[in-house]
Amino acid sequence: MLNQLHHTAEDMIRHNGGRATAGRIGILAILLAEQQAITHREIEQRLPQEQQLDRVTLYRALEWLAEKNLIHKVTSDDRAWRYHANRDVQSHQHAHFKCTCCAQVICLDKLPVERNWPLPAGYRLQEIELTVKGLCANCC
Amino acid sequence: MLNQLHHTAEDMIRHNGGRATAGRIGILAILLAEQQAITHREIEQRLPQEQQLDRVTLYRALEWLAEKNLIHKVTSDDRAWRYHANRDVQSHQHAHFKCTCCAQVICLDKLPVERNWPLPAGYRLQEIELTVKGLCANCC
DNA sequence: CAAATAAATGCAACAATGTTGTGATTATTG
DNA sequence: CAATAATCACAACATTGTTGCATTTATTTG
Repeated sequence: MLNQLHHTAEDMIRHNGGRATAGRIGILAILLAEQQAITHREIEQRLPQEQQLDRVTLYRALEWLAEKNLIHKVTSDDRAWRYHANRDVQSHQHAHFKCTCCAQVICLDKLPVERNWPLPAGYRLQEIELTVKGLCANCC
Repeated sequence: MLNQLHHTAEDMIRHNGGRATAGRIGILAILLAEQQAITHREIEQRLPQEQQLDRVTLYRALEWLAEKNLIHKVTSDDRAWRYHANRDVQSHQHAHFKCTCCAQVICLDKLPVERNWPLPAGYRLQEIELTVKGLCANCC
C-alpha cells in the first residue's frame, strides 16, 4: 500500500519535470498517506531510519512540491507550517480545522468560502485562509 | 493626543487589576493609536528611545494584555504575531486582511463570519480565524 | 555503458521569533 | 515609609526556517 503510494508519488514528481529522488518520493508518499496536515517534524519522524534527510533538504523538497502544486502549506498559530498533499489539483480552498488541545490539523475541503467579500476600496483579493479552531472528537 | 491614549490605556489596565507600569501603558497606547495589527518589532520601534523595553518584557506584557482581552493576537504566515487593540470588547471576530506585498495587516471587523459550519461529528468549534490575503491599495 | 551536466543534497553557519529561570527593581498597599 | 507581590532585565536556550557552498546523484547524451 505504501509501495503503491511511492509509485503514485514518483509519477506525480516526474510529471512535473522534477528528479525522482528517494527523498522527494518518500516525503510525498508520506503526505499522500496522511489525512491530516503534518509538520516538518512529523514528516521526519515518519521517514524510515535508513533514509533520514537533512532538515534543509526536507525544507527544500517541501518548497519544491508546493511550488509544483503537489502539496500545500497550512499556516498555523504555533508558527510551524503544516503540509498536506493536493489530491485534486484545482479545488483546494485553504479551509482547515485545528484542534486547540492536540494541535491536529485536518482539511475541511467541503467548506465553501465566498470569494466576494467587501474589501476597502483599492484592495485586491488573492487568497483566503480560513482556520476553524476547536476541539476534535478525541479531545472533546 | 498620544497623551490622551496613555490615559485611556492606564484606565484599561487598572480596570483589569494590573499594575500600571510605564511599559504596559506605553505598549497599549501604541496599539490604540494604530489602525493596523503590528508586530513585536514594530511596537519596539514606536517606543520612545528613553523607554525601550527588554524583548522578554514586551512579550510578557503583550501576553498579559491579550489575557485580559485588551488586545488580540493575529496569526500570520510569516510566523510573527501581530497585535491589535480591542476597542470594543465583545465583537471581535478575527477577520483580517494581509497584503502579500508589504505585509501590512488590517482588521476587517465588518466581515461576517458564520459560526455554524458543518464540522465532522464530535468536533466542537471554538474560534474562527480568517485571513484574506491580497494587495492593499498602496501596492496594487 | 560511460561521461557530462544540471539538479539535488548535506553541512555549517546564521537569522528571526519566542520562551524559561532567576535575581533585581518597582508599583501598590497599609 | 516599609512590606510585598508583581513586574522587569538579563542570560541562556529552544524552535523554525534560510543561505552559501562544496559534494553527490539522477538523468541525458554520445
